[in-house]
Amino acid sequence: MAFTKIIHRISNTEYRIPNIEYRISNTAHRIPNSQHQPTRIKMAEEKLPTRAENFAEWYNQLVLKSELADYAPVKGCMVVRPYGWALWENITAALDKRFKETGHVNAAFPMLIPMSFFEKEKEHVEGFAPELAVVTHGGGSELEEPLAVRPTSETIIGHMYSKWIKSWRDLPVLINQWGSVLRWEMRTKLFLRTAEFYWQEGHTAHADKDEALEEMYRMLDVYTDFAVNEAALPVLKGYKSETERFAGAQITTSIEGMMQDKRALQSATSHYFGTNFAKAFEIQFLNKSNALQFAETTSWGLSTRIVGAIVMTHGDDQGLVLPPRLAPIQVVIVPIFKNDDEKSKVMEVAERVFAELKAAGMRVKVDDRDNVSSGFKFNDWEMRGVPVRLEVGPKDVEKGSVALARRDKPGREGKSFVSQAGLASTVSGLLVEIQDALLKRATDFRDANIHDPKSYDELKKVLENGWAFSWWCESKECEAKVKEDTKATTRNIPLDQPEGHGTCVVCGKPAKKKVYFAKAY
RNA sequence: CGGGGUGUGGCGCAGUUGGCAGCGCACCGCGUUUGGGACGCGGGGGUCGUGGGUUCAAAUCCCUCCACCCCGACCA
Repeated sequence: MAFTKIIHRISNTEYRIPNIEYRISNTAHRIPNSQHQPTRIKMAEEKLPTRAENFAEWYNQLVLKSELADYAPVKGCMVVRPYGWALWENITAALDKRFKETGHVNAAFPMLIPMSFFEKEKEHVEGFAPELAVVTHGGGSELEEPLAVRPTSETIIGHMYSKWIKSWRDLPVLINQWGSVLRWEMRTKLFLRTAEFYWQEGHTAHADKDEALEEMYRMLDVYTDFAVNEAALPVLKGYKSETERFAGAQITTSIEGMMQDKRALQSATSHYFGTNFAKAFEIQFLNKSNALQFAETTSWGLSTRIVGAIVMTHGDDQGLVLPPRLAPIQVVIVPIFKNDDEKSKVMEVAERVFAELKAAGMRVKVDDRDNVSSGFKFNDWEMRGVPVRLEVGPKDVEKGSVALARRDKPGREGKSFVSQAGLASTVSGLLVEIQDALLKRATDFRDANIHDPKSYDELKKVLENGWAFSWWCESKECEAKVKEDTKATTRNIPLDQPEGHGTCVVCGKPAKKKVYFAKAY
């Protein structure tokens, strides 16, 4: 990228900032006595490639055109745009509520970590060394000790916990942090893998193993509950294999989702560290018997990657399809008119409907742009995944009706005409229906694409276009062979296993556990 | 780091005997439009990735460097 081009890009960005007026109606459709301009939204142009044509390109263009995110001038970094951030805020709100309900508190730890901290836990340093970004200079001179930009915070938090934890009375410590981390990545993709990403990382310390394990499972359940009930993502929870485990963990659990291209996406993780980090950072306390003891620690995280999961699970060839519970805008009202006379009548109804839905707690927006046609607006809001579109035209004013279009069923099938009377309950009912329909559709798709191959040859065939749920002897050799032959990896081993045992689909030896194999992001 | 490719207005591109740098979209203004991606007229915007060379003359020919994209080894 030439220097002049960068300048252009930067200055263009600056130029457009005042023009981007993204607002959700929770803040109000019109703010009286404020000097804000009429709502202006950058238009989503052109059509997307279809998912069948080119899934990767469909995803890239969709994320850009729906204005979830844009590329930053630094390779591998993304800018989360207001619409994408509004979605993320709804995600964080739903999770944060659950964290608080399970007894956690939020705090903030520094972004810069002394390099020496990473060397204290052997596996941790081996796992993260290749992805570290390191600060070597500050204030114009070279630093005595280089500082790593955090790729995750186990080390710095371990250091602080050793200062804070002295007695069994100090435990448990249940802290969560919302922030971003940086991992140097070779190949990046918006939301799914960027150098810097936003996330939440919980770090807890406990007096004994059972309590720490309970915490790990509890948070995995929190993620599952969030994914299923808020994001409508039918995730599968289980244990990671030794090779797929977090660097430094004794047990790693995850939730895994199936995208529409049938690749797996790890959507959140929850780890049990035993006393690994406690020993590395000397997190010790006096127990009730006055004996010095190492604490048991856990960590668990969910990142902006979940936005990618939502896009790739629910999106269609028209654009995003957002689950109503997380959608920044749940209902968009499109007024339709030919002249000023019609406009005033239509707008009166539109504003009244807006107020009713808003009062009923829905996130609503009136699209009163007058420089684009209504047909354009339909496509535009479909691109952005708004669950319900409500059209108000002159005919509706006469008949006391509105047109309702549900995003999960494009075209005529999803469109109906309903009375203005009782509209708030009609629409809120429809939002619930859409939420349920998205979960059901994704669950059916997932179940239809998980297979149970009877032989290794069949396994290889199945993994070309789906997942396998197979008996596995848990050896690294068999896992590596599958990866070598098919590029698929073990995703996780379900917590709840079927009865009995079988034979490993790879080597034929006795196997106690069934595992999901899939190609993963 | 290996293999392949591309650099020309914001985006996508055209530009061969070397001779005034163009088109579509987007953007700005005015008017007509608006129930599934409207149209007309008028505008603004580019040291052709960088540095050098050849030439009366370079986006175009030669060399240097740089950046980005795609494919392989690491990863929430």
